[in-house]
Amino acid sequence: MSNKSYHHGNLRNALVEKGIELINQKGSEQLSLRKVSALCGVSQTAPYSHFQSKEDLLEAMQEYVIQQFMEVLEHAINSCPKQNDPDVLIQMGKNYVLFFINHPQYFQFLFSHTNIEMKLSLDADEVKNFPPLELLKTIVVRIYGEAGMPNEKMEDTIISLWATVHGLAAIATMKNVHYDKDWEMKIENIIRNR
Amino acid sequence: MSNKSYHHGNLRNALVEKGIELINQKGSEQLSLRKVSALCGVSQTAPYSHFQSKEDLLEAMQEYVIQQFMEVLEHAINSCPKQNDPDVLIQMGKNYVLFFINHPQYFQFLFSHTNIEMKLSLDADEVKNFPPLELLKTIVVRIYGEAGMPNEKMEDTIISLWATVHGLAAIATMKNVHYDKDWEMKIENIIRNR
DNA sequence: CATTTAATCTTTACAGTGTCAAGATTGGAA
DNA sequence: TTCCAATCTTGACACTGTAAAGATTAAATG
Repeated sequence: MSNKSYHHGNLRNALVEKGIELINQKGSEQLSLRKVSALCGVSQTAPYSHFQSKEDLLEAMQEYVIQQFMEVLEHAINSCPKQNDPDVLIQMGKNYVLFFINHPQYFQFLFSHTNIEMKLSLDADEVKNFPPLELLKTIVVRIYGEAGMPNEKMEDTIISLWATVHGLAAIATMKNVHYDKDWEMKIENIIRNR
Repeated sequence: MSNKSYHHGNLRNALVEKGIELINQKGSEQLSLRKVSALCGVSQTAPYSHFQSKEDLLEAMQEYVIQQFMEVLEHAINSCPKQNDPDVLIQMGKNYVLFFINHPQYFQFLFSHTNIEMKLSLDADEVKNFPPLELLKTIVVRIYGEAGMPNEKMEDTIISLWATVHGLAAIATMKNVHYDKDWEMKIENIIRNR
């Protein structure tokens, strides 16, 4: 609690937040345990009381970022007047891409060290999954499942949409990408005409 | 030339090739200058006679991989009976994804450290570009340009196709992705119905 | 052929990294 | 009040990229 005590009091959260700050500023390659420790005013090995490795801290940071990501996606969904309209998917996809355009460092960070289990098929939830993908599956089933679309076709829809927006995010966050038109409308058109 | 001489004789190429071997086996995060040097039977700092930094070696390795990549793409194109048929794009896209499925470590390696300049718009070639994207642009112009499609629509086609196949490659090369169906046909369907 | 030169490689060294082992501090339970 | 378990520090180790200085040798020069 106090500023100069031996015990930090909230180190676990501080490490996660300062780590994310560092990534936003310098990129994920510049992140080191010792830098994050220094930012928290704590010794090099202090993180090992809360995380058993650097990888472990990175996973906690990823969960934090994914939570922000999920809020953006859910906000896009909830802003749609009709919840079972295909336009929900468009808005969701648009915000998928915009999230990474607004936080360019997050894309590399999330999808390079990630060990998150991914199960593309709709059945079999025994695997701990990537929450945004889970959400996408839910929405697709909500929109097309009740309309009688067969599972296999829904799976294709999921992968197709996911691949498009994920690819757009990858391209948009590449270093030195020059694209001078207004992205937002362009993205929407591409997703819509997918 | 000789095996035990002070001078290696072909160190530059050896570093590139052993480095790529290392990436294929252990992944790009496990690559270090010292390991590559050891694999070439040479001291830690020997690479600095041929590359001015680790990043510089990585760029040379990337060029090497991109060359292999280009051969796969060009082979797909040349295998098509009609060169101005839209099916050329489908085959090219399919091989784009399959290349990274066959070399899972290459995706992270190529697109995480890369500093390659990317210019999405069709005009203005003043920027040194990403060769596969250049090729895609050429093919799209060949197929649709002569048919009178406006530039802006061609650009949308390029980004849309690129995003789809790039996203598919990203997803397919994620760790722990479980997808038990036959990818090859699925990929083709998704690209075709894009 | 002899000699110089420039390219190539080695040795040594240093700061930065993740992480282990041992010990210091301290808040809260007994 | 005492004790303990959680938390943090100090010190050390192997590994990393790379700078500086010197050794070796292929190739150019005379």
